[in-house]
Amino acid sequence: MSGKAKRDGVADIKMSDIARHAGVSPMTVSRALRDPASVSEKMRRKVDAAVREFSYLPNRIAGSLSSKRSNVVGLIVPSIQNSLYANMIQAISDVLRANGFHLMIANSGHRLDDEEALVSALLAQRVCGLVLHNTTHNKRVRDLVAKTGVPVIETGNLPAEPLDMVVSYSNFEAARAMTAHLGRLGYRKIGFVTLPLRDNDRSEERRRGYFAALKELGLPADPSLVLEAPGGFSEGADALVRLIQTHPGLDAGFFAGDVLAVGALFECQRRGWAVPGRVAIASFDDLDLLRHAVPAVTTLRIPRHEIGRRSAELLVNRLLGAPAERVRIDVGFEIVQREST
Amino acid sequence: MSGKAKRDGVADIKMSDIARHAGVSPMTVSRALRDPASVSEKMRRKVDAAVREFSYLPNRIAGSLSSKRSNVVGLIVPSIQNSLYANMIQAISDVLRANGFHLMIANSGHRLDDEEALVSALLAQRVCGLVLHNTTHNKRVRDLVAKTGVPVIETGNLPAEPLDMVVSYSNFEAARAMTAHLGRLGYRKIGFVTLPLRDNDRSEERRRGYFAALKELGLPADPSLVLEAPGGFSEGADALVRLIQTHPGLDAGFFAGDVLAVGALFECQRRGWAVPGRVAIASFDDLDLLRHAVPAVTTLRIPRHEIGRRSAELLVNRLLGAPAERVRIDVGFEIVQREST
DNA sequence: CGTTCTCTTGGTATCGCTACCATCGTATAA
DNA sequence: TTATACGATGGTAGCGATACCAAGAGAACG
Repeated sequence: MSGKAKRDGVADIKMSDIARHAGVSPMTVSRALRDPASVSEKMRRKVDAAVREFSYLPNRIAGSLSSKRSNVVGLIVPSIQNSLYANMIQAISDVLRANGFHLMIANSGHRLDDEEALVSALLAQRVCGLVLHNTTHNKRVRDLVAKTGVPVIETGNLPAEPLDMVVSYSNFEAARAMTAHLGRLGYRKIGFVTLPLRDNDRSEERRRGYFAALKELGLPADPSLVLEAPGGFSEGADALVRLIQTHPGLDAGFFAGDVLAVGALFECQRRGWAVPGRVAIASFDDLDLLRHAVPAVTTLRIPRHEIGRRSAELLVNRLLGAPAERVRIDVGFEIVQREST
Repeated sequence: MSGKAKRDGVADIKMSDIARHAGVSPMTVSRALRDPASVSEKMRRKVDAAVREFSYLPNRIAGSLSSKRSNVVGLIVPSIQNSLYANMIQAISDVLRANGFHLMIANSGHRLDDEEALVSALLAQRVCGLVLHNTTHNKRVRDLVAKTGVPVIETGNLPAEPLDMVVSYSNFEAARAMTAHLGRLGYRKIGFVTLPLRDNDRSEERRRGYFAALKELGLPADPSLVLEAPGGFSEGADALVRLIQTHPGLDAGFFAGDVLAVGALFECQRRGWAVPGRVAIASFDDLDLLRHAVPAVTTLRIPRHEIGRRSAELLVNRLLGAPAERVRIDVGFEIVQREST
């Protein structure tokens, strides 16, 4: 653990030095810095002058220890390398920063044990709040969260038993709605391509939604119409080709994740399959790319940015004194019908 | 600043409690946790038992204050919402984590003053190292870095006067190489679309590279062939259309940034312009998307992941005791010739 | 058998800041 | 004018760990 990350004393000025040079007490410096209104104009000037003279940077580590208060929020996402999360992270980061908080980011790689290790590590750093893009957790994670009482936001799905606060949409409802939408448009043989289901309640929910819609549409639930694929362009392309080989009558493909749909679309362009003439393509998540592709791709708009913003806002409110109550925000979703279906 | 992020004493166990329950001294607990080999088997067992019994999480804030050592690295990127940075962040995060460090991320939005505020804030948090995706800085940033002596990695460009360590490629050389490549392929009227030049040495360098190559090719340097556009699909599309309107003879477009090329490619698909028949398209940065688009897009492969990895490795080595020497790593780039040119 | 050395263990003094309470001066009320 | 209150300042004691040094227990040595 940890290295010899020594920040040696080069010009290591502390508050008492500033106090001495300003001719005031350390407490006055502390106050002048944290709550300027609480000291007199005269004192403030003296302190400010000394602070500037030495470019003094208060040591927040010491501050946090002393006040038992931290201004760092921990965030765990399954993968940083994904523009969906990036949208959310940006929003979180912006809100936190506007309120004087910082963000510590880690990625779990979709592994629950890694999530546990990261939660422990972040709690050891005494983060003042956590955002988890995941709603199924280890027992130890649940225990730690309960025991420490850190405010937590869960995101990415609407769990039955949240740890604390939740901001998300329903993967089940979203997938069901899109499948139903395809049915309404007249498609009858709808393939479903999902991200890996293992340890991923979100994928699982989406698949359930797909089947639920088929049932409502009175269409047969054929498991061979469902393919599991890691995210990626090639994987989407492969999946579509395989589906069409096994089901020549396939008239639509619903790609529930990560650029799979675009991969499939490109494959159609390469093979000269008309979209939606030969096969319709629908996607999940409103990547910019989908709107600009030719043809533009029908998709589900998930308000990722809003999820991030509201998560951070809830957290900040709680940290600023709002009562600790379980909050469950469903930000919903929206079907965006475009040219590909 | 900072909120009432009080982590109240709920089950707040400290090292001395563990020590008491284990029947050893606090120092022994500390040692057993940080360097198990330094205590006897018997002690280690007692400590481990007590630690597990109470699910004790050492307080790293206190540890950092006491040891004057931190295990958090700060990272400032222009924007989190960009898969290029995401690749790098992922790599940094992985390397750091493998070595017991954590990552604090902030985004400057390409504003130097924001960068300054963030550097100050991160240094106040006493990060043990900094990674800046930017090579032009405020005076205050330069002063702070010099004064505190934090190890710093700069990335995104190869500056003439680095703050400390640099891991990057040359934007100038990359843009020049691609322009020369287009010339070699026989294109004679090459448009250049760049990201905003303001406060962005990277864009500036790329433009210089473009002009340098034109000169070498013996082609006229026509400023009206250069367009500035914020990143984005539509912006790329617009830029191409404008270029072709003003220069009907345009035979190639070099899009030096962020999905601009793909936007242009889609526009060609919409308008039925053959690529590269009517106009060739070249891009900067090897997004996955470019490889899978139809036609696949010629581009510059910048090893973003490697940049992140090596940055983090350099930082970790330094933190683990490597001598503080200026390092300048040019990771290079590669031209990837595909169907679009 | 005493001495020296090594290996473990423990005590104590910080680390740099903030909470809390005491103090002092002055404004307000009586 | 004296009593009361309030706002501004300062002193002191931690926050929870680690650094550093001292001390005790064996092992190895002559």
